[in-house]
Amino acid sequence: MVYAGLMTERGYHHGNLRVVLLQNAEELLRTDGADALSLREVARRAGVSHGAPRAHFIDRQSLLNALAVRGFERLTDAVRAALEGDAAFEERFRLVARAYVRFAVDDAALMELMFAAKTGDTDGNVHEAAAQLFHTLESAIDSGTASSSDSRERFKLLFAATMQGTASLIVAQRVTAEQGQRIVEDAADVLLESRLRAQAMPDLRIQ
Amino acid sequence: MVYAGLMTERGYHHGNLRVVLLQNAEELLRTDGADALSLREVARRAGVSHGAPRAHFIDRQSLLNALAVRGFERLTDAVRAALEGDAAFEERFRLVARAYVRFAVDDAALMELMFAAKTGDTDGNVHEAAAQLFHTLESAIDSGTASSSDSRERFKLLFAATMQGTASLIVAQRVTAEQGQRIVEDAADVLLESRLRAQAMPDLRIQ
DNA sequence: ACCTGAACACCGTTCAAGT
DNA sequence: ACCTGAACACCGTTCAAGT
Repeated sequence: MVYAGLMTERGYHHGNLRVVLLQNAEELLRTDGADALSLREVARRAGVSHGAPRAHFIDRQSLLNALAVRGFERLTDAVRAALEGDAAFEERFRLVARAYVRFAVDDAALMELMFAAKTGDTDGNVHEAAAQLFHTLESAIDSGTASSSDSRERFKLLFAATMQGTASLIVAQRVTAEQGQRIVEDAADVLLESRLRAQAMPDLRIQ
Repeated sequence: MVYAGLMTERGYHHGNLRVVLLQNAEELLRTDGADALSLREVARRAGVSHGAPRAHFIDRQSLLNALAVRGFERLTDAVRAALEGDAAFEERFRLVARAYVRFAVDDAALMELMFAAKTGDTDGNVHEAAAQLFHTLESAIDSGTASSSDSRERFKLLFAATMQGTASLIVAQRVTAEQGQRIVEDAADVLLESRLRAQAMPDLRIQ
């Protein structure tokens, strides 16, 4: 049913196998976690032999990297969606923060994969997808007029770190979901009222 | 029958194997990463058969959990060390923040293991070791006089999240070490100057 | 009590062979 | 160009047997 449109009568995927593999891998990641995500199981679910994925992913890490890229793209989209509309800066800022943390909660295993240490070195695509996310976060801050690009960069990084940490604590189940929600709001408060924020966006009056 | 012969002649560990396995595992984790950490390799390095670890760790996850517990204990010690001495609150706060992030940088793979999503449910020991860390962080904040325990709890969680996020970005190599250092300082500034901090510790004058 | 070593199922990876 | 299936090395886990 999943592959209905992708298959021909012979059951071959004709170039769509890559997409099918990724979908199955994402599903497997969500339901059973990263440890259960084996190339052979993904191939099995796609109805192909265990050697078939090799034409699309040279090894397991390559598949994981592709998943991370998709994750960053989806998170970037979620942040972008939060930025749409004509809400004031402060409100948009909070919407972005909530979207970020919500993504981490809904897709904990994927989020963990995206920020796993090893993906960094190997694959340039992962790095670029992550850069895209950071760039979008930056545009969430670029609503005021020009200012020191240094303090703006620092504010952006601190914002990312704070959201990332909140997400991490929730994902690692070190805090409850309710506590997580409150951390997001407190974090937004603290960041918005900070001197660093005022320095980065001097034209914006908060509160 | 006596087992004296086993203990003396042939290099048996007679009760120390558990410790030796943990040391080898920690070393392996640091040098080659979590993926390379197999029970069989750890056993090999300890000079025992691949079945030997079973007497001390029921499965691989159990060994990983034990590593996480040791990691939390070491991080707790590092935080405690930063709290010693008679520095003023603000300075101690910064020392703790730096110690936290330094630990994450020096032992990235271990840090990742400690905050991995899966360890949460399974092992109560990991949860308790993490709670000990949080408790120590709390005592870093308990220097002022009494106040709303609610705002103090919130400040503590936000502090933990911020440090955790900074560490996460560095470990995931999404920022450079220099950027990481600056995020820590900015984070400390922002937290210390925040109204939430003032609410949690009303008797403290910062700046 | 602690450890050995065979056994089993599962994996990642490689590669010649098929279509 | 894309996929199959055998082959190989490595693993986690189990367990009867040894000391």
